[in-house]
Amino acid sequence: MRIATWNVNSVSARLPRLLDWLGTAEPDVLCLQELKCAEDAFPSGEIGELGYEVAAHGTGRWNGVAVLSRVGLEEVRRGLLDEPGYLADGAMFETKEPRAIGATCGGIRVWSVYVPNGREVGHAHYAYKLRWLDALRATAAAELSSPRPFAVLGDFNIAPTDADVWDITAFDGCTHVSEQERKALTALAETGLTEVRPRALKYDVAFTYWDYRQLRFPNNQGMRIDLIFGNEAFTSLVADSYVDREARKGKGTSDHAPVVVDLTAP
DNA sequence: ATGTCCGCTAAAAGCGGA
Repeated sequence: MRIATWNVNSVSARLPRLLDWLGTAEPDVLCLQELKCAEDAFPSGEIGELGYEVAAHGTGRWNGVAVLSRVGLEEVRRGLLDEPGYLADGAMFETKEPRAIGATCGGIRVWSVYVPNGREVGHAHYAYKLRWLDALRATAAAELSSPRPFAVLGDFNIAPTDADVWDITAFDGCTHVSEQERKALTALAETGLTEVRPRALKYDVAFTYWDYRQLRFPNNQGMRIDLIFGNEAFTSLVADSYVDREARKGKGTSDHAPVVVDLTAP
């Protein structure tokens, strides 16, 4: 079974590339992030023609996540357990955002997640990011009582190690590499999850994101922030994993590349 | 070589967000 995750940066803008990639990579399950469209505006017709069922969680302009599956789509759950919203400075209420959706596909439990960016260390959005990650940890912990294969896939907006950014000296004091963010990843892993590390198809590090600006992709100045964490029942099935950097080439691309994981049949 | 791109708006140029 082939499972993948991809931050598409607008499913509408990316639809031609997405349909093309589905046709060539042929994932059985695809977790999407940054839909930037409402649930009822999701292009499930075109995607359905390729044999995929769709569960989407989106509200419009920002965020939005989905699971596509051609091996069944059950037990869909939108949002985390006790998921926090974003409490902006001076705001009276939190705003909930569509950043997580869970589903069971062919016996595998998957979560597609889009972790808050954080903006700057110390920003209200950074506090939100850490609270949100704790809710993700609690949600994973609650579901891990089941022995079935389980994985969290998505855009974590965190580089697990200094080697996962193109130049750590360019990230001094920045989000994505801070100790608190990395501790949140460790806490998530301590629920019983191990990171699946993809192969790089070119260069040494399997970056998954390159900013559109400043020729970051041609210069391979990227970050590895799209991650996959699985329990033992999941990771023991892993036959291969890689980042499809070809999908980042050319016109009309996302700023992220898909991460693919191939499982042997359970 | 893509020297950003996306979606939204008391809208068609400027803005927030990434």
